[in-house]
Amino acid sequence: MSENDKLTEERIFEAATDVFVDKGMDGARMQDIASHAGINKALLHYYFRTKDQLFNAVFEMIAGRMLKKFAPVFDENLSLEAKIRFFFKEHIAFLQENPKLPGFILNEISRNPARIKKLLKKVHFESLWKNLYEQHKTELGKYNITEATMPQLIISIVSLSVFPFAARGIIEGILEKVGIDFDEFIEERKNFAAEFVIKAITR
Amino acid sequence: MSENDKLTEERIFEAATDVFVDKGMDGARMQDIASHAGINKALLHYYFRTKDQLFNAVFEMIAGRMLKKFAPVFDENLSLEAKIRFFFKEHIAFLQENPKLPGFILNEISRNPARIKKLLKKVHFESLWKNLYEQHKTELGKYNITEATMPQLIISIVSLSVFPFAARGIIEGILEKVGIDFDEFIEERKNFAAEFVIKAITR
DNA sequence: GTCTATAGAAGGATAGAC
DNA sequence: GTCTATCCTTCTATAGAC
Repeated sequence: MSENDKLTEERIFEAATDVFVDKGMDGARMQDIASHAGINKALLHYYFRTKDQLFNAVFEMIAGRMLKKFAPVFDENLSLEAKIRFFFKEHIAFLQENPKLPGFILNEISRNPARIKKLLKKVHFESLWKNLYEQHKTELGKYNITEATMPQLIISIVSLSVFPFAARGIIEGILEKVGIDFDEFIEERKNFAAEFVIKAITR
Repeated sequence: MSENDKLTEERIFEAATDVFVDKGMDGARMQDIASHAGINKALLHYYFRTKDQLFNAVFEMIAGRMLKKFAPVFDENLSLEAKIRFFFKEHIAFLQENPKLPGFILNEISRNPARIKKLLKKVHFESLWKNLYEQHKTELGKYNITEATMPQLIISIVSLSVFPFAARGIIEGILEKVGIDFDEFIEERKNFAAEFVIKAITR
């Protein structure tokens, strides 16, 4: 199926996704989106009425996709260590495919925190980490991880995976001075982060 | 010294800092900055010519302040463990005072990676972590941290400190559902993150 | 140095023909 | 459904009086 065969609405949506992710809500221009989609501004408004509605459609799709990437990993029937390795491998691989998503989502949410609330209703993080805790209670208990520190642990894990992408501009600049390629660094990170966390919580 | 006694240029600069950090370069409005400073738009242009120049002045000041917060900690004459504890205590305390800086800097750099290069020239990260490695070679060597993995380690440490602030909107939303206050969470984090890293690299 | 007024450009959104 | 033309608002930036 060629670009031209796609439904116009779909083409607009994809163009809008590209431009919004690249420039952010404030920096994006309707003309730019129209050009990317190969149509004119009027047609954007015909399909999505306002810039705000178009942005919301794009944002909900992206944030939903991002959030859904977290949960399933923890449902696998694996040991705690294997889950951690699996998470970093899978999640970083996803971010390698979508390196701009973290910065985009983080920024848009900080500019408008209300956006996240609707989305969070659908994802149940409490039960996610409550389940994780219950399943590995004995292992975790041995190493002083309690249910109360689960949020700290989960957010630490996510930090290690997401932050390098959100801070890519800075990290790339620093690594460049030492002759390390960002992509290499990320590839290494899948293992480094997993072993780092495993050592931190199981020894 | 009252607000009115301050030099106009300084008042403009402070107002611009507030507005830019809050809204970002694209979202900030010259009129908004003028109002915050208690003057009119024309005077902004008189002092800083263009929005771009005003933004650059603000950005360099902020990013410089942020970067400088990293290095000195590692110069202290302390054991490796003590340095790590000291870093998280000091750095998170700084971010508690300036919670919006991470999101602002991360976003503006990703929109314009060239901005960082000028700044990075002044800070020598390689020598920073090379020194750190040399000083604690024996301790680190015992636990499989080599000079080659120092970047992974340093960036992991920074992630654990900075990410919760950059992702505040999301984290606050999640913690809210479990009845945890963000400020409490951050206060706890000074210790949690330090012990987490220490366990990861010394056992 | 500081102000008011306004130029000039760009952006979002709509009207109306096809 | 798609286009051209255009309206209206907002924004950066400048001119010019004081």
